[in-house]
Amino acid sequence: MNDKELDRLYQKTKKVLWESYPGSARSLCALDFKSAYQLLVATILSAQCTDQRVNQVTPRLFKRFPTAEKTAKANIKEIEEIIKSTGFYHSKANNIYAMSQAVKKDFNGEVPDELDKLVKLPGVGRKTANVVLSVWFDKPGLPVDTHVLRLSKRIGLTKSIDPIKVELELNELVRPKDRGAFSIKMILHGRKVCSARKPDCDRCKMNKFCEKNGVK
DNA sequence: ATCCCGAGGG
DNA sequence: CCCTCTGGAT
Repeated sequence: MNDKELDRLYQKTKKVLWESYPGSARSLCALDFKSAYQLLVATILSAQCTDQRVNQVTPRLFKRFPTAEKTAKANIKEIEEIIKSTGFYHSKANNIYAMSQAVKKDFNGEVPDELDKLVKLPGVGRKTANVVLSVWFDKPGLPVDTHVLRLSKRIGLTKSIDPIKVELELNELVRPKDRGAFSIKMILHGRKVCSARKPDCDRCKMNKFCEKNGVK
């Protein structure tokens, strides 16, 4: 497929996504948060976990540790206990603690709004950094998670497996201002229709042009 | 058994 | 590239 065909495929995909899931990246984000810091923590917690479960533990977590400064003085065991049900709780607790200390020390307690600074924080990878950039700061950022990866491959927007490569390839197709919204709309479609185990191709509005239609 | 808005390390 | 970390839902 050449660049022109690929762009046409993207435009069709985009049309379905924007019609099916109207709204901004911010309005479509299901995580509960009141600050960049809280969004950062909620996104760290969302690894291999549903947003619903994250929202179940964050009220207690943010009441006890609302800011980087407060968390930097936390007892890691207490964080672990609160977030346990989100899974990977030991490493997540360590990361949230270390990240908070770094934010306090290196950024004066304020979560940075640049990708290269965000990814240097402990426990913050490209996906998490792009979520914070696009959802909180309204800056170009295209989070590539398991859903974006799976759908991009199925639809035919990429052949790569490496999420960073996929992110860079998608950046060529998606205009900067649409990147965050594109990602969250793909995620919603991945959850509701194009699920990992049993994709509902019959009900999918992309089934006319999706490369993997009917393949699974 | 397989998947959920991953990151870090080997 | 691979592996590990973890609990909950289906």
